[in-house]
Order: sequence, then C-alpha cells, then structure tokens
Amino acid sequence: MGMERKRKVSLLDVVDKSKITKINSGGFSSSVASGSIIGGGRGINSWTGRPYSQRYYEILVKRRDLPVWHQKEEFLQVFKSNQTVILVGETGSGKTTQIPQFVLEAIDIKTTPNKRKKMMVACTQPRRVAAMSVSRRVAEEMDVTIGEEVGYSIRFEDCSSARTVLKYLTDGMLLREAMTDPLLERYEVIILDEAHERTLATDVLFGLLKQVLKNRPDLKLVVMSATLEAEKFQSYFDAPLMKVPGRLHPVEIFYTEEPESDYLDAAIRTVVQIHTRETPGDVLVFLTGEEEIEDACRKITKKVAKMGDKVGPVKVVPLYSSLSPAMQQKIFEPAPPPVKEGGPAGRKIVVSTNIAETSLTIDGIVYVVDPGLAKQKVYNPRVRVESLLVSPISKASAHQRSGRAGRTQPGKCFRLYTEKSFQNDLQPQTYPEMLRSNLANTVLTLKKMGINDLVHFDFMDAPAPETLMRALEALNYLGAIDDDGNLTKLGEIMSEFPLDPQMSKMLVVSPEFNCSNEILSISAMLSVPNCFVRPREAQKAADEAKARFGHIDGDHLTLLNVYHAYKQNNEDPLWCYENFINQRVLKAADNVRQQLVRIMARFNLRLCSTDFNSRDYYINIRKAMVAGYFMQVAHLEHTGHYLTVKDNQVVHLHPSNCLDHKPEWVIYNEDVQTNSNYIRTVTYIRGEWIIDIAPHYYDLTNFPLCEAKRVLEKLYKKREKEGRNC
DNA sequence: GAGCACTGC
Repeated sequence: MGMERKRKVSLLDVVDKSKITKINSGGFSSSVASGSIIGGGRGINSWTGRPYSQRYYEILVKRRDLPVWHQKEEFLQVFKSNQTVILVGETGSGKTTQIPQFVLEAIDIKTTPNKRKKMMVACTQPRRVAAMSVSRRVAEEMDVTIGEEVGYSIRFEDCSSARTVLKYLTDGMLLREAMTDPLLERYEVIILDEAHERTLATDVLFGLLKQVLKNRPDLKLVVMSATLEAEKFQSYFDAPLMKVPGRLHPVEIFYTEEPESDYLDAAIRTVVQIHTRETPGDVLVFLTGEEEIEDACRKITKKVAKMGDKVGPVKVVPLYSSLSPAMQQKIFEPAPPPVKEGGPAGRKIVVSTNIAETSLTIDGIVYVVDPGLAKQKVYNPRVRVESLLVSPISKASAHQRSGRAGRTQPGKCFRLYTEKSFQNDLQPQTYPEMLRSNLANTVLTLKKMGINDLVHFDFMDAPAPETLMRALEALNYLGAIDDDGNLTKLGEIMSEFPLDPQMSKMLVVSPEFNCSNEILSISAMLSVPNCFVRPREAQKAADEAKARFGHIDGDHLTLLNVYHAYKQNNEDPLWCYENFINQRVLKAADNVRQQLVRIMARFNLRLCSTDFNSRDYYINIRKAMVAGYFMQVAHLEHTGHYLTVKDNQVVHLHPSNCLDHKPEWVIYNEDVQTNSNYIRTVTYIRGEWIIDIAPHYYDLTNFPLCEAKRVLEKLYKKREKEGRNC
C-alpha cells in the first residue's frame, strides 16, 4: 500500500468493527501529515483507550477481504450457541489470525476466579515460530503492543502480561500449563489450531479438553483444521462443523504413467524438464534427507550447466532443518536474471525436506515435484525403538505439497507416482504421532494431571495397548509410578522436567552421585541437535577437531568436554568456528541447561560436582547415567557383536562414537535403525554398576537366557561373597 | 566406518 492513504471519512467514530464498510477509493495524497484526521475524530480502540491508528484501518481493509470474514456472522452465531465448534478452513482462509479476534468480540473478558487476572483466549500452534509470528501480526491488526493485550508463550519465552487477553502458544506449552492448572481456569475460550496435524500434544489436549468441558460449562472450545477429516473431529467432540473456503490458485496435477523405480533420478529429470519446457516460475522439489538433497542439488546444477545457454540459469538451493538460518534464507532470494538480455529466464529450484510442507512457506513457487516419500517416525513397542523410515506420504500430505505451487499464481504439481497408486496406496491421513511414538513421557504427563485410567482415556485414536503397557512398565522400573500405577513422589518431580523420563530420572538422582552439575550439562547437550559441524570441504579437519574433544570412556563424556571447553572459551563464536562446533546448538544447550537448573532449584535438588582431580569424577557421572538409562544397555558377546539387554537385538556401535575399544558393557542414548541397527552416543559402564544401581531391572529370575545373563549371574555371586566377607 | 523428517515441553 506504500504511502497511499485510504479515505476514512465513513470510518470515523465507528467503534463496532463489524459495521465498518470497506473503502476502495484512492484516498488522499501522502502530503497529509501522518496520523492526521480528516473530518473529525477516530474510533477508539476499546483495548487501549487510544484512537485507532492509520495502519489499523489500512490492515482492516485487507482483513475484510479474507474468506473467513464473509462467514463472520455465521461463525459468531454457531460459536454463541455451542460449547464446541469445529472449523475447517484451508490455507489462505485467514482463520488463524481472524477467528481469535472474532471470539474476543463475542465474549466479555471476565476476571479469573482469583479476581486478579483477566481470563484469556488461547490459540495453540504446533510450532514456535508460528505462535510468535501470528501473534505479532494479530497485535498489529488489533492496534496493540505485542506482549500487552495480545501475546505469545513458547518455551524459553513468555511474551504476555496481566493485560493479555489473547495468547498464542505452542500446543506443548498449553499441555504444560494443564499440569499445574488441570481445569485451565485462566481461559475462557481455547482454540486448537492446525488440529489436522495431530501432534502428540494436540491429541492429548483433545482428550483432556473433552473432560474439562464437562466440568467447566463456561469454557468454550474451537477446533480448527485444514482438512475434511474434520468430520472425525465432529463426531469425536459431538459439535457442529463449519467450513470456510481457502484461497489458493488452481494447481494442475500430473501423475506418471508407470511407477518410477528410482525416485531420485526421476525427480532430477523432472526438474530439468520443467526448466527446459515450462514457462518461468520457481520449482520446489520434495526429497527425504540431507545427504540426498545435497546430492540432488549438485546433479541438477551439473545437468543444467551442461545444457549451455539454450536454457536459462538456475539457482539450486537446498533446504532442511539443520541448515544454518543464513543458508535457509537463500530460499527467499529471487531467481537469477537471464544471462543476457532477452535470453531464457532464470529459475530458482528449492530442494527440500518436509520442512517446506508445513513449517516454511516460499512464495513464488509455481511448480512442485513430489516423489511421494518422506522420512517418518515409526515406533516398535516390542523392542521399544523409535526409528526413521522412508515411507509413502498420505493423500493429505500430497495435497498440502501440491498446494505449495498455487500461492501466488496458478501452478503445476508433478507427482512421481501413478494416479492409481495415489488412489489405492496412499493413506488418507498421516498417522497421528500418538500412534508412532514411545509414550513413556506422555503417560507420565497424563498421570501428573490425575488421569490414572489410561486404558479408558478418551483418545481420538487410542494407542496400541502394548505401547501403553510398555510406557507404564518403563515408568515403573524408573520408580515414577508404583506397582498400582500411581504416581510416586519421584515421578511427580520427574514430570516437571521437559525431558524423557530416563533423562529426568538421571537428573533427579544425580545429586546422590555428587555430579548434578555435569549431568545437567550432559542432559542439555543430549537435548539439542548434533553440535559437531562437518563441512564437505573440510571433513578431515572436522574429524580431527572432534577427536580433540574425545573422551575414551564415551560419547556422553565427549559432549561434556565440548560444553566445558565452550564455557572456558567464553562462548566465543570464533572458537566454535575454529573447532567445528555449531555455536547455535551450544547456545541452545546453554538455554536448556538454565531451564533445567531452575527446575532443580524449585525442588531443592542440590547442584554439586565431584572434585575434578578425584578418580571418581567420571565414575560418578557414569553411575548417575546408569541410574536413568539402565534399560538402554548393550553387552558385547563373544561373537564380537553387541546385544541389547533383555530385548536381545543385535546392534552396532555407531561409527561416530569415540571409544577406543569395544567395552563389555555400554549404555546408549538412542537406537538408530538405518542400513544397520546402530546405537548412538555410547558410554562404557561396568556390569557391577547395573546390578548395584538397578537390581530390580536386572532381576535374573525373569531374564532371557543369553551371555549377558551368565555374566551377571557371576557378578551377583561375587557380590554375595563380598557381602559374606564384610 | 555412517548419517540427521519435523515439531514440542
């Protein structure tokens, strides 16, 4: 809109926003002093008591163009006469920014039962960036300061105040709030946005809110979703459904005639074909992982270069989460200009993981290439392993991907599979995360919220009984719940940590091993992505740098070394660069550590360290690790392979490990199933420690027959003898 | 001797 001013005469003195009529005329010249008013006073913003700004009216005009505005009255009517409403609106309907504002208009903000704070409207988002950016936008639309009437709350950052009446927050954050405020009494209306994504937190909130609504007739719920699976929501919540059209340009879909045997090759060919045959417009290609993406980028660049100046220049940009923000910014750069004036147009080609499906939006994309695959988390409760598998996406995902071609103009989507395969092979929806995860942490959270009967908890999609059983069993071994399934004092403290139960356990008991400072650092390092940078052009130097941090007893201790070195070097970015350490990651770890320290303090858990020169310094740390991770132990068999204890799965040390030998017993942080079955982040421990620290788990009376069992039997006998000698 | 979809507390 630039400096152009809108005629505001008919807007003046209007407070009821719904009655404002749209003004389309060209308006006044920009020589009018900014903020000056023609023809009288302005409407007063009832939130701030100040007159609305120029900008408010400018945005209002655009807001009124959004599809949801055409159904505002309809929405308000349904909202007023029902406790729960389901709203389906596709991309571009404006639901995320407008519905919460409609809701604010429809209710009187009351004070909370304790009379000191106002009650609020909450709107959840699955991602932090969305919560932040949407709330900023809405604050602007409502002409208030962010953090005052409109705010957001995400991990590490609460940007809200006593004045806040509308708060955007991550679904995980609302779940955390429910732990201390089970009836969510500070809210008058809760809006669950992007419900179709079925994140773990949103799914738990579904079940929880269904109960809360029964106990709080004054609470209202709005569930917003982008897909028609909303009918499932409708019957689950027994609520009316309202549909709002989206606003996207048409996207033409193409399928292959025959199935493609090599999707990577097919994707590259398709991109090159688009570049040579189609009209100008940027391309977005979906692939599955970092290595594949880098590989594809090189191949595309090479192929196009070979074609010479018959075709326009291309800018090929990779996109995945572990890329630095600076590199991620490249996706927003414009396509290159023609090599010479009048020559063939340039094109930007973004090669991306799933991150471009939901988390990042790139305008200007006209062509989408979709091989129909993604790395997805799967969970096997039998061996308690979560792993990433390349698997077919759902129809809903394919739809979302194709929509990325129609944001700014009509587009085309090339699906590298047959139409028949789309119809017959793809699941309608992505499996909810709840059904693909280890639920130990979720079960602990539910227990903390007083939900004891998990089998009869009203999940929208109930997890497999075996998954729930495995979770309960693990929590019981950790001492978080007793044999009757009730939360213990220890479990209550554990539930307060934003960590997996094994890690919370390790942290809570670490003062007993006189090493909580070190366990805090290790936990923080394990909670962030890999901190080691390994650029293709300097792999050897990077490996050497990493080796300098190496600790012969294991990767956990190597991580501790890195953290200590980072602090000793005053968090210096140059030091990080020279040592191939990702500074962003270390900063994040420091942030996590501070949060964990605050929680430790809340429960009077002692911060302590063993004397660094004592021979027990590292031994104590490793023992504390055993206290949390005794269920993730592997034993070296005579064959030279490791077997996981009890589950008896053959596993290999991940080649990234820094041990200088193969110890008989190791503890590991995660199991990664790729080409082979690897255990990653591994530390050497002693067999004696596991029977001393976790005898209940290492009770040999119900232990599968294996080499480890025989070794442990001997260790128990040795302990017995020692006992007699004492 | 290999890899890290993406979120979230």
